Amino acid sequence: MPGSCWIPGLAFPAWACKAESSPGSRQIQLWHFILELLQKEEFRHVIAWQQGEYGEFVIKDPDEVARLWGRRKCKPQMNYDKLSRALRYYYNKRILHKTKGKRFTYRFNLSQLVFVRCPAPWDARCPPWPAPAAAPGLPSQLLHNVLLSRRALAEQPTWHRGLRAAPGDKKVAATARPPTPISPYRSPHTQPGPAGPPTAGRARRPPPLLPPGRLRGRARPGIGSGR
DNA sequence: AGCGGAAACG
DNA sequence: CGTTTCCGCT
Repeated sequence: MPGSCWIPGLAFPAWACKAESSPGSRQIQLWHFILELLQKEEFRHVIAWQQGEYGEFVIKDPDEVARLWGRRKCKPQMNYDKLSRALRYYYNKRILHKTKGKRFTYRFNLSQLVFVRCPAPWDARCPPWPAPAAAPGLPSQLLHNVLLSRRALAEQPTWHRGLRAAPGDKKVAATARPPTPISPYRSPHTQPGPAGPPTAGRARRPPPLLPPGRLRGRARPGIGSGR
């Protein structure tokens, strides 16, 4: 897939598809691994995409997934309890979400993965942006690309770091996460949505990297003055 | 089942 | 840093 690697309806510029694996030595990350399993059919009985939702998957055999993960990481003592803790750490990082009510069901935050920094060559030929309807059943290729875009994700240290608490600061930011407006177009029925303006957040969303047609309805009012 | 603090680890 | 380990709470 050299050259272009995007799917009709989804914008996946080639630049987001470069960083193959890790630069040599970096260890595998859990979400990376999960995506990997999700991609292979031989693990269909163990973990699989959940039809209907975008990026939603079910761990059909938690013990097995844990075992697999433990094997990869050389942690024979791994189990679902521990693995799920690691998964939970992804909530704040906005990589993953729990699908409430559905057992062993999580959801990748595709919007963040997709909406990575958008350099320059955005021209008119690039239609708006991937509407959720444009992702029918989540083709595995899509996820593959998403996987490769991890580098682009990592290229946002600025705002990401802004979420963290200062060294001396007692872990306030780590816990009290701001409203967290995740995807601009989440399924209405899936997310309760923060009704009121809860605790004032001082989080900054990734800068306006969206192409001409802006999707974001509203920018956050000047909340936190920032660090 | 699921959550999240806390400490430890490489 | 990204977990791993452990655990009390719901």
